[in-house]
Amino acid sequence: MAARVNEETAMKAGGADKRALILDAALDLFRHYGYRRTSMEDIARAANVAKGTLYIYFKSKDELFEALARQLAERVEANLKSVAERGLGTEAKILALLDAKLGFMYRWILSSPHAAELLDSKVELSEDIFGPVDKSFRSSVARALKDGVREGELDPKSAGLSLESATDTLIAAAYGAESGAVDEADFRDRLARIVRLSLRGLRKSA
Amino acid sequence: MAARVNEETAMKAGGADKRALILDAALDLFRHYGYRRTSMEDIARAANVAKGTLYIYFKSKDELFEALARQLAERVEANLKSVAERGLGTEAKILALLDAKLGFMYRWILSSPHAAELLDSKVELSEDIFGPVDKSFRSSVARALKDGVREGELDPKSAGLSLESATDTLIAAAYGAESGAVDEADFRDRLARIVRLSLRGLRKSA
Amino acid sequence: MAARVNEETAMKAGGADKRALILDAALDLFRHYGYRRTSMEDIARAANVAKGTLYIYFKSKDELFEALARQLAERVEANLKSVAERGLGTEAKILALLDAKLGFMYRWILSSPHAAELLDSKVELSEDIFGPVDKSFRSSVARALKDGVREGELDPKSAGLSLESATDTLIAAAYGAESGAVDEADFRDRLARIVRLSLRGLRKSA
Amino acid sequence: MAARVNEETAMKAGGADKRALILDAALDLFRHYGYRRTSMEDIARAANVAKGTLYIYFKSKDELFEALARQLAERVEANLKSVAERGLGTEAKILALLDAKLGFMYRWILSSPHAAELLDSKVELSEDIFGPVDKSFRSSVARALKDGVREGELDPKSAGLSLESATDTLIAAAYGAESGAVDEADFRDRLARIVRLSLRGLRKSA
DNA sequence: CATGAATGAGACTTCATTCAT
DNA sequence: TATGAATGAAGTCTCATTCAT
Repeated sequence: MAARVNEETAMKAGGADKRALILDAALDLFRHYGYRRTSMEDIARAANVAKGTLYIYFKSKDELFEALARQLAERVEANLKSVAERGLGTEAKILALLDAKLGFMYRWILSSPHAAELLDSKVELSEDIFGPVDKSFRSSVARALKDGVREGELDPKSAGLSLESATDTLIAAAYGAESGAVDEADFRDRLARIVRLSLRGLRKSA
Repeated sequence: MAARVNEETAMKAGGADKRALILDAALDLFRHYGYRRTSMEDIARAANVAKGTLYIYFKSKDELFEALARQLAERVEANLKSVAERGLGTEAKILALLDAKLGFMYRWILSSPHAAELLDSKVELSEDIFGPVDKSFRSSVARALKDGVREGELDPKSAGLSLESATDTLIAAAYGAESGAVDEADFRDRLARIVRLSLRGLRKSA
Repeated sequence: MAARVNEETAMKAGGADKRALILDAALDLFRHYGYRRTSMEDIARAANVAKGTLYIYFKSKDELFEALARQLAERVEANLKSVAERGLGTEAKILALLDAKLGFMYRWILSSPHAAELLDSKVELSEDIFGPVDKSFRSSVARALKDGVREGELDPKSAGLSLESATDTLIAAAYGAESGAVDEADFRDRLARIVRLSLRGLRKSA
Repeated sequence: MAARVNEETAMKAGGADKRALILDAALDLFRHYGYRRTSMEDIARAANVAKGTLYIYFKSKDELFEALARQLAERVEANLKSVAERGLGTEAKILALLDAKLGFMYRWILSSPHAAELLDSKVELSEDIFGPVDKSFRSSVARALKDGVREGELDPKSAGLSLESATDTLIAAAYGAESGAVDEADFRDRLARIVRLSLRGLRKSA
């Protein structure tokens, strides 16, 4: 009976958005085993569908991956917008922006033992998909820094950096938070410390 | 007879360190095409040996890669030692240490379009090989920071960080220099700016 | 209700002879792309029906092809009958008979770049379906030759052939008209020349 | 013992010209089952090699087929040359030329139940490979007819045909010999009769 | 040691056919 | 009847690894 209900639930879910089911299964496997070591057969099995079914929803393995990347990019974009809308102080806003992008990616991809390969798999592809997100991300951070300067809190010049340069340096440093993080909490700690240190470096000198 | 001499010459030139020849060819190909897209056939051709010969020097493709990693680790280790021996000021020494590790890796691996995959290929493996190097690298940086504190130049406490924590944060931030670097010069610029900014953040507050 | 009416209209228009629609679409695709390169999906799309619908009218792809062949055979049979009924001279009648069979097939199949594969697809099948047609075709040609002999126009004996043998030889030679024809006009020219030459060869020697 | 010898023989043969072994096996299978119904696995099994071995000698299934076609074309070309060198009378020479091309192809390909598909498989390809052969074949036949005219034996004009046209018609008619032939002897009979009839049609009228 | 032909598991993809709706 | 999502067998091709010479 319960089984019957479950079956029906599965059926309803499977019929409607089997696509999402496949993407979930694929992300999971890609994260655990990497792109190339995950076969379409594996994905099909994990998603409880036949191999051929994958090709109804995605033209090829590459396109499946692309769809995954696109999904990720969309969520990051949404996160960034939501952060921008909240009224936050300079450091808090910058931290939130960095977390909106890096933290999200960390949770989805980077925490995987095969993150590197995933990101590497299709560099050109990633450029297309993540390029726009990166652009809007960078301009959000730049705006936040500018606000900090306007409010007299920050002064890149005294550190010998232009606003542009300061933005890039801050973002670059933040990327480092992923380097040796063991879990998400660790990642957040690292990110927070890097931001604190960097912003401290950007403060007006006495 | 003449043939015999030629053979011996060949042996001395290529036979003795054919291993090195193979490693060179492999690194080159891995950097250009990635681990999985480089076949043993490719490596053999590039090293001017037969496919079977590769298996005389390396038990498998994975072991060949491991040997490459080990070679890299040894050179980084040597670099670090040489930096420690030079008498440098705090910021200069820290920058030199970071460059000794990150810069060297950048030149060898990260500048490749397939860096990610290379590093990913064998994470566990990397742990074994790069773990010791990382440890000595970290302690070198920590010592340099400690020196800076002793000389009154730096004060992690005023940034709310312990010496340990400051070391980790600095290193993490430095890793970010690789994130979007387009070439080695760009990488060095990024690294220098990150270090400057971070050390500025670690200065004694007025 | 209105929907109901529409449905019925659709049924009258497409439902009644959806079978014919499918056959038309299939022949078109087979001619252009060949049997194996035409998928059931392609046929369904071209016929504006769902894939499953094909299997309501035809048990399998092979049976669909068989139905096509049967249709073709019926039309050839009809053509032959109509030629026999017309009162034509020997050469004209023979040419008309050959055109009724070969010309018709040329227009339908052989002019396709994938004729060979189509004819090959089911040789055994073709035997069943085209066997009777071939038989009646051959006897029509034989009768025409016989008439020519009776009228003193032809004399297979002087060419060293029996009537039977002459019939077979003539038909075989005519088949050659298809060999390198580039279009229907070319085919007809070839056929006419072959017939003229062959009948000339069957004339009474002086 | 005998087995042992056979094995060694096989080994010697296999090492030297496994390529030929594969081609033989492939031709055999293609003739019996057609191009598309013959899998690379089938060919490998028939040639007693592993699947991968096929790809050492041929880049793809298509290239394997192309090699087969090329081999065939070469042999036909050689046959034509050998016929031209023999001093034969008009009819005998023409028959020999037609047999050198059509007969040879018949033995190799056309006698197969899947001849049509084989020839169809790669029409463009065949054009490249058989085009030159066809050209030299046609010019040989044309020359033979011309000789017949010079010797006063033939007179295409009286049949309303130019030499060119007569050549094409003769060749086309000859192609028809393949149409319903059941075996090689039958094919030769048909060809002989078609040639006799056609040449009779080209004779000088009294 | 060196060679390179041979192997065969395994990857991606297609498509005729089925079946619940 | 009609639909079209789902199936899964089968096909082509790659490549790390072995082994007889």
